[in-house]
Amino acid sequence: MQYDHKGIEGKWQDEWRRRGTYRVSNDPSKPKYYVLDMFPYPSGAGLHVGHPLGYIASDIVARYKRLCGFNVLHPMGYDSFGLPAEQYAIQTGQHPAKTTEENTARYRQQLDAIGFSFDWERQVFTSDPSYYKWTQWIFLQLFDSWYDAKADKARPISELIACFEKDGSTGQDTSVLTGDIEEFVGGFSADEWNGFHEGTKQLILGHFRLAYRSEAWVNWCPALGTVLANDEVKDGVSERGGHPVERKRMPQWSMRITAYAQRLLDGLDALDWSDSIKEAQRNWIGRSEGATVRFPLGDDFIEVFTTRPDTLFGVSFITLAPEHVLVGKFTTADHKAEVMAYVEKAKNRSERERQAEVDKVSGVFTGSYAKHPFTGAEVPVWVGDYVLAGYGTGAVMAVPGGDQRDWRFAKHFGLPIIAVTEGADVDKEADERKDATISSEGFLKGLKVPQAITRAIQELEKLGAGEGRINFRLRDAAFGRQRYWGEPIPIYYKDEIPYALPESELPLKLPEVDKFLPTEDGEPPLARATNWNYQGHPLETTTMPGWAGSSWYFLRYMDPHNAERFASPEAINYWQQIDLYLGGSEHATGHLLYFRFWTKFLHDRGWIPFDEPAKKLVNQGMIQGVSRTAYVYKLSWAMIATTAASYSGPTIPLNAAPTVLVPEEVYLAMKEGTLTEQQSDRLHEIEREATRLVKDQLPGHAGRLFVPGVEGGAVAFPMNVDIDLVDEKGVLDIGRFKSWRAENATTLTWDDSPYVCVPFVEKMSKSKFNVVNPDDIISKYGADTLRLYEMFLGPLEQSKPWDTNGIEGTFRFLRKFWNLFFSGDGVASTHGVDLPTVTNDPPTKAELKVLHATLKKVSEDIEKMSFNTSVAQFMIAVNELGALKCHKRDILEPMTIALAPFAPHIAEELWEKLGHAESITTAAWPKFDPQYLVEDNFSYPISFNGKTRLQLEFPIALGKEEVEAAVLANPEVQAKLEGKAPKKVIVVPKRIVNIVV
RNA sequence: GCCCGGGUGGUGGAAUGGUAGACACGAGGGACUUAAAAUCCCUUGGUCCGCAAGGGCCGUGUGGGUUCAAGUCCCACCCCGGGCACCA
Repeated sequence: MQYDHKGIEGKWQDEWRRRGTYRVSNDPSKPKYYVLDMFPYPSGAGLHVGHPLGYIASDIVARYKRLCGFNVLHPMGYDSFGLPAEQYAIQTGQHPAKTTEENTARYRQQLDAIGFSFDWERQVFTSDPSYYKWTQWIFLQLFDSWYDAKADKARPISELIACFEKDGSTGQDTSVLTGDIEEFVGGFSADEWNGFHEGTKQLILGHFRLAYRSEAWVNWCPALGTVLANDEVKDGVSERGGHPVERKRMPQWSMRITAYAQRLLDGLDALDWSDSIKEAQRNWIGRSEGATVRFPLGDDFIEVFTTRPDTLFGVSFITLAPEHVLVGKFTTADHKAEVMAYVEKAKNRSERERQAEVDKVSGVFTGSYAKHPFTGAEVPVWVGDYVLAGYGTGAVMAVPGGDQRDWRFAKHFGLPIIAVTEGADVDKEADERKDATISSEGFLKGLKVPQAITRAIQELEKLGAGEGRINFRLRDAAFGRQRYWGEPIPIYYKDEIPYALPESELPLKLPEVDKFLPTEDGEPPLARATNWNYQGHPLETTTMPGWAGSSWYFLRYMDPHNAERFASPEAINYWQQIDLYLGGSEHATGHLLYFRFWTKFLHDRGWIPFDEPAKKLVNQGMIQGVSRTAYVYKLSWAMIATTAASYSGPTIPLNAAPTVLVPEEVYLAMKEGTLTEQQSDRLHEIEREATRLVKDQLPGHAGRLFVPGVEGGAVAFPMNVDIDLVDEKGVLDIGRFKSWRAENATTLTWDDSPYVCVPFVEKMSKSKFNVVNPDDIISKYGADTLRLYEMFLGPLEQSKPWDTNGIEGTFRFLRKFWNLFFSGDGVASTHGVDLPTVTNDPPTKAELKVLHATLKKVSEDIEKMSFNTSVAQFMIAVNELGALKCHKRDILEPMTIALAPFAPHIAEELWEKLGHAESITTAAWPKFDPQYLVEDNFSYPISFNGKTRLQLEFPIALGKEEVEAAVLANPEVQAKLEGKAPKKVIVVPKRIVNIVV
């Protein structure tokens, strides 16, 4: 009987669905295990072979844990709000809900074909009102909360109001400086508070709420009509769509994640996450200790943050960010025009741009001088775009002697450079050493840096000119989006003051609009909706960002259909944290930080009993594509006579110009200008040939032709060719290449030999024509083979290129495994089932050893998530059992269970054929028994000075001395020693013998 | 510049400080077959000596070091990938 993957896989996928094999109940009688994959965004392109990598790994763990007796939650759903669907909607007029539904249907089909054990009854969509009702509800909880720095947790805003009513306020706690330049809220008494207008009260409360509206610097993208988060902007353009982005200050809903900065940092220590992710989060949070220093200027002052208050005596100027609120005030009349022009230019450049141009120093003097708090010296105030508005106070005290950026600025503008440390050569560069001794004049002179820092802070505090301060790089998260396809924010405005929509009004459903574009006057798309108001009060028109729905979805899976609560306390108490979370490392600082933030918040408010969402996190590596390059020469033979600019003769479009495929060495020679005479001759020959061809197509033209877009002196250029047009060896199918794209319709080759496209590894992407579709693999080899092969490719965490050629190995393995049950010699059948080969004979010692070695290795490897080595072990086992001609039930049955997590379909089929009525998923994981692995003898490698020379077998029971004696007595060893006495003999039992001579 | 990974055959990769290259692909040879497919067997890091059996030397990015023994540990450096960044 042949292994028929198609029949088996189709049968079991249907059967599992019919039986509800993967349905999970919240069963408190069993220990739980929660395995979660990161939420996929259902893109229109469907899955490629890289996507399921993590899902296969998590599915193996889920199935393994289930066999080990755990109640396993392994759900899947979709992060189905998002910009691509909206952009597609704008282009085509189709409702994003429709395309999203189509895309998720396609994803589902592809996922089902791989045979995952997801409980689809728990599937969630972030765009489903029954889901986003609770996203909105959480938003309202955030709006209704403030962060109590003393208790170090979020509390209901009503408790803050009670404090104000009773004791008033002394203003904001300033011991921690967050990334945003927040407006200072002064203190007030209880009487004053009670006398405030409603509007004033709400305004003040807004400074404390965890979800709040304020003026904030945002990345405004005019083309999308929306604001983007920092991590959604790449290289000054929107990550999705590639539109330009500019910095703009506008009213914006924000999340006070900065309140959690320290806890987000501290929490990392206890998490079993990869070091690189933890490190990325630490860098993102960016805690630094230092001091704020106030430099008086007239009746005001400039506050700076510095990590090096020890260098205060080296301050020779102050630089403000162009966006700094005080720039206008401190600029003197005679400098106004120049400063304003500079500010205008600088602040409209993206942050990325400003940071990228390290060499270009720019800045302008304001005309003002601040007073040095220690020396009283006049310190000039400059504006420079190397200072960022969003970090610290948006102003720096410049110490060119101790900071390279300040040094460069000082050099450029001829400002004084004061040496601050002993041994510094400030003519060459700043001295940034943190173990130096301070040398600048003043009371810090002679102190080491750390002592000087402490002393400087003491002096600042004594003078009231500053204080020790902790600064975080982390900024509050922009939460509003000027777009349609997201959760509406449940806020309405009464007299311009935001109020929470009552819970009973949730979900606030996304309204229908005529167009998915911003309105003519720049309002978000929701402003197009009719009756977009609550009891006559206008509703908020921005929507939530992508990360809102994905910040709490792991909780919804626990109780996905609950209409009364986001999830019941029983379900939450049972499932608790995610035991294993799998996903790509690109989410290191976006999703994973917000996800932790919301979890901590929900914990603070008593909704959930834990404050970290995922105990263990594993990042799967990327599966890269292997692209194929052809070197294409588009003829511009006009170049011979003329240049592009001066040519005025007939032209043909680039698309119509013949394509010449040149071999790599010719391409390189063209590029280097090292064409041999032969190659040159051949090139001219082809050019003549191509000219003839084109002239036939364009009758009436005489002489040379010019192809616009191809400059004179053109060389060939590399071009990605669809990997479908190329065979395993890289040979291009010229016929199909010609019909692949119109511009290649006329293609000439260098010679008659097959044209080989050079392979190279890069990201797998539709645009690079290197996508391998899992559906194709499955139809040829089956899902079980695909699953095994993806795991076999290499360590899960590492990136590796996909090479379909290697898949034969895992396919052969499955066939060999199958053939252990069906070798076809017609041996007695068991249980009357169609299993001609399987016998009930008692297994031999050798067979038991193979089985238990495999069980041991595979169990350990799954725990370590080392799946490539477990697949290798299965292959070894099958090869050995094949050699032993083992067809025994007592061996094959446990082997089948062990294989089931990796290749569930074939395992299920064989399990059934072995006579079991229940699914193999209900079996018990076979425990390995060390007694079968005990060896009597060990073959010792005998090495001389560490180099292995021969093998000698001794009983394991033999002691060190006995082994040594036996080794030295051996004639071969004696021969090697040539009569000399060894200096030393090292015997490591069951390992090695090393003879030092 | 900083932080995190990683450099091992033609390829993907394996290796608690203890026989480097498991397993698989590819390649070469053979068996079966009219043939092909499928399957099975053998060889396969480099190099040198030998008719052969067999043996020598080199070999895990580079250079040092620790050790009886180093892919693995330490120091310095080079290269590749990813992340962060005029972060005060």
